Amino acid sequence: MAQSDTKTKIIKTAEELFAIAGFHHTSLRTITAKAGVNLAAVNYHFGCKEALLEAILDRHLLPLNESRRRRLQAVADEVDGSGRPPAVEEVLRCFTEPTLALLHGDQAAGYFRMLVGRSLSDPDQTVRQHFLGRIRGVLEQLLDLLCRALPHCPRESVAWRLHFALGAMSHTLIFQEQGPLLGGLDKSTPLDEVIEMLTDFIVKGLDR
Amino acid sequence: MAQSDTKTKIIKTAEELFAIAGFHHTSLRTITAKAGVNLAAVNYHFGCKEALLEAILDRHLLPLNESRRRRLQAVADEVDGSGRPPAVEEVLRCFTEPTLALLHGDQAAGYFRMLVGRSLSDPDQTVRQHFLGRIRGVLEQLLDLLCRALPHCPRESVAWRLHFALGAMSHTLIFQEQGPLLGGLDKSTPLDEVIEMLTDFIVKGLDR
DNA sequence: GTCTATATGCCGATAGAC
DNA sequence: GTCTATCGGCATATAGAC
Repeated sequence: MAQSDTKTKIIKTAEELFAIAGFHHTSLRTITAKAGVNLAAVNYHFGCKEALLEAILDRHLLPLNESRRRRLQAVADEVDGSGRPPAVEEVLRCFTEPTLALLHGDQAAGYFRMLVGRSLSDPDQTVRQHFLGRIRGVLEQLLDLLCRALPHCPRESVAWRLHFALGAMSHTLIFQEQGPLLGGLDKSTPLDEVIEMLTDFIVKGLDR
Repeated sequence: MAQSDTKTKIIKTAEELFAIAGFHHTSLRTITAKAGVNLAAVNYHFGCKEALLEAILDRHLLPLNESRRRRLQAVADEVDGSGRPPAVEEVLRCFTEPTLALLHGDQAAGYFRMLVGRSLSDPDQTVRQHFLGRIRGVLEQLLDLLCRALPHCPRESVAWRLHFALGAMSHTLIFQEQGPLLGGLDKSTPLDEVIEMLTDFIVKGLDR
């Protein structure tokens, strides 16, 4: 199919460029040139630049969030049954591990992970909204379950800690495929190990 | 002085707009219109848009980093004298508390703090470089001292934890004067309290 | 020093031939 | 479905009058 081929090439190329340089800093001309398709093809297949971003976000974020939602629900059900609060780490992994699964599923998923980190802190509100609108539900679900893991801790405090944790995650995703900030950092550390260290860091911060 | 007045108005206005909407998403036309000065004044006083950003960064970052550097050095000297490793929290506060002092010194400093957070994760590499080039030295100094506070922990691990911590800080600064991500978050929480919670979160993550 | 007017270029989006 | 050509807009930067 010639249509799907062009459409896919545009999506994959845009995913990479948006992730590296950001949405506004990447022009349709750059995307189509690199993808080897015609400039007008973007508007033909997607309507406008913003709709292209939405298509990219949907492609991975919908299944990712569905997976997160299922795992969070499973833990919630378990808690309802046993009456015992879950461990913070168990709850957190419901959210983070599906991202890791994404790593092994698709070769180019690294760019998407960068894009996720970027979207969360994008200077443009519109870009943030497109992303947040697709993830807010899961975040609330995560917060609810974290509160049950920390029953002695006021919801307000848990929310702030989760806020800090999201910052650490976002930052890590952004700089994973890119130059590190600090001299001592080994860029070649496998993502699995980085996420283990990150999880450890966050669990310690969330707990107690 | 008519010159300084115009120059200052441009800097203050640009600081606010860059912080809220990002460097590339803010045009010189928007800045000069809001500042009530002529469009050409920017190029007259600063040369180009990028030099304006550098002037803004320098204005607060130079004294801020000097203050951080002095405090870090004081702790390092103390450790050299006593031979006892410093506490992680003590080291961290050398870095964060000068930012807090900045809060009380200047009315419009809130925008600068947002800009700091934004600069660290800006999609454009040039913007990041301008910022990182001004802070890299202090970060290395901070990392060195953290390693002395965690003598049993390999430098590589400390560096990663500091990396995560910077993400949490950056994220917090960005969203402080802006809508929060989570429903449960109270936007009106005073910055002092937020920073205390953030410090607590980070110290727990860095420690052990 | 400050203004108006403009040079020059890239952007997203579209019209219309094939 | 894919192309070329182009529109209209906004960007940075500057030239030159006052």
